[in-house]
Amino acid sequence: MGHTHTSTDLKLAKADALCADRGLALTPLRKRMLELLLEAGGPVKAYDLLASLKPDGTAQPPTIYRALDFLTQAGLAHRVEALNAYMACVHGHGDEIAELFICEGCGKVREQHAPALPDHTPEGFVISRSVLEHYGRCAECTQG
Amino acid sequence: MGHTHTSTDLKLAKADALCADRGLALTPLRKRMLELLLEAGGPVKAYDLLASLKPDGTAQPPTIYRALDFLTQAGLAHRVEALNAYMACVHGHGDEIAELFICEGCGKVREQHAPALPDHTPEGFVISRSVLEHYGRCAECTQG
DNA sequence: TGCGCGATGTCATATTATTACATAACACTG
DNA sequence: CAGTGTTATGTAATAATATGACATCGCGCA
Repeated sequence: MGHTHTSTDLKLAKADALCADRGLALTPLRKRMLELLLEAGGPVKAYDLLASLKPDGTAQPPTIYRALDFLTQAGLAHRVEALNAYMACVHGHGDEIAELFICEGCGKVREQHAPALPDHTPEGFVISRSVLEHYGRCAECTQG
Repeated sequence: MGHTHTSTDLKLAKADALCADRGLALTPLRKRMLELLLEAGGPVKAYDLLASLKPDGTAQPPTIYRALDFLTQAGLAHRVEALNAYMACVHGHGDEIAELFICEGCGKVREQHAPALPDHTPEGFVISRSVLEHYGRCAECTQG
């Protein structure tokens, strides 16, 4: 063991660095939340996170919602709108936007980058945030 | 008067026709819900619809959620995921997908069609539903 | 030390949505 | 017409998701 966490640890270290760079405080709580998201490896519901955080049930909703706000603002996590769920963001988007392909069979999410400007943005419309989510079945889950 | 409703009436008639074509039952309740959405002219919250439907407060949530399910399935309405809201669909999409540009200033939504297949769909991924929502400010609301 | 400020803890409540079961409406079959 | 299946609607309860408001803590700094 130790091995199973290597990739998570790596990503946490990257997150640390990114926050340091930008003057953001990746506090123990926030880091722990990110760790939970990374370990899950996919979308997680807020209240499930809450339960993981304090299995005894003593943690309150604002605790996670605040941490999730921070992580999403910092670009370290995404909210999956149509699932009411949250997932760690592995990429670190620059000016680009996350485009999610969510398999309804296995639950796995593939994340890609989309260009910041869609093809047919209305004249004069200034985009501040985009939600791009595709639901369906991945290659493995379409067999049969 | 009479005039203000013409466009709504027209769209309701179109919806009638579309449902008839496809063997779907656009019942009075469902039609009324669509009418409310059309009159709103933009995204509406489920519980606001509920209140409009029966201002005396006697309508129960399942009433609207069922009607909204029907309308969205029939392609007569969209759910705006990141707003938890619903809006009438004016287009009638064929194989194409709705792409929404939502102004956070005035609340107006511009609906366009996007191609059914995004540029970089993962190999073998079969899309059944896409959520494409862009938040920002429309031309009018960026002045000043 | 004392103050300011961001982060967290805690309680209460708001908002959004579903489950489960009862009733009604209506078509079909015998 | 009675009986039966099917779809739509009514109704009560509750689940799931999210926010507001205020207290407290910890830490940097005047």
